Amino acid sequence: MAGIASDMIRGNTDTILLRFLCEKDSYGYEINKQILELTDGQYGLNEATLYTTFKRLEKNGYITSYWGDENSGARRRYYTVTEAGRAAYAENCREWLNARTLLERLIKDGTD
Amino acid sequence: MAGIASDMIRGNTDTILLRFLCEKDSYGYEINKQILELTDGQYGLNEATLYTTFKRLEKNGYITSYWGDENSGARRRYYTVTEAGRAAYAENCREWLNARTLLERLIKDGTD
DNA sequence: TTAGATACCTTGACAGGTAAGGTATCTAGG
DNA sequence: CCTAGATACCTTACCTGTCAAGGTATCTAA
Repeated sequence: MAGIASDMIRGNTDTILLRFLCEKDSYGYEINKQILELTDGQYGLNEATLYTTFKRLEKNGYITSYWGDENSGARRRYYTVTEAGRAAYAENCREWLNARTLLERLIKDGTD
Repeated sequence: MAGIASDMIRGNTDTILLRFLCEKDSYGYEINKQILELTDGQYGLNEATLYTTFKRLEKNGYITSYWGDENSGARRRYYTVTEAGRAAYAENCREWLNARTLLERLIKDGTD
């Protein structure tokens, strides 16, 4: 089986992370758990992908980060979406809708 | 601007080419023109992508190829989809529908 | 004290896509 | 005749995002 839908979701990981951060500040592990819940365990980000994506988003000015002040448990790095990040999220959503339309035309539907 | 939807379509190029070949034998240039028509010029495969994809499909046993016998104009390499190719197309379509559902949940809709 | 969960991070490799180059044939215009 | 443009195919070197595999550290429960 290997990577269910992984190559099809590529190019949307930024958008997915931004989506959750648009709702509230969060950290990697939590977001990934939410992704797993929303997809009934069908999809989750590889940790390496998760953290490189955060890095990329931060480098692009779409998010900022700070260390949480947990007094118990493992330390957490929280992320906050910026205004540029919200704009990028909206733009990515538009692009996704467009890509979806195009793919629907191109792929047709070969399911029986 | 650069690549509109290019990274979102990655992982679907095989499926797109198979779709056209499921309808009839065809060759690279023609398929790419059909893609451009269907998308109102919004999307077309890079030539390098086009031909490496054909190679991959042939290596995987999803298509076979033969030289057309044009008596005028540039030579054309035609491709034929195999039974395995049709099965792969159907399976890819199912995966696409699934990925689309997951993405719809994950991305929500941040368009205004 | 040990196992498991939480939580983060880095490295090296890989696959698919792309830019930029190339070849060859035919047609239309000057 | 020559040139420009369309048709049609191909290769190379590079870039990017993903992933497997490793690592660190803390807390909780058995």
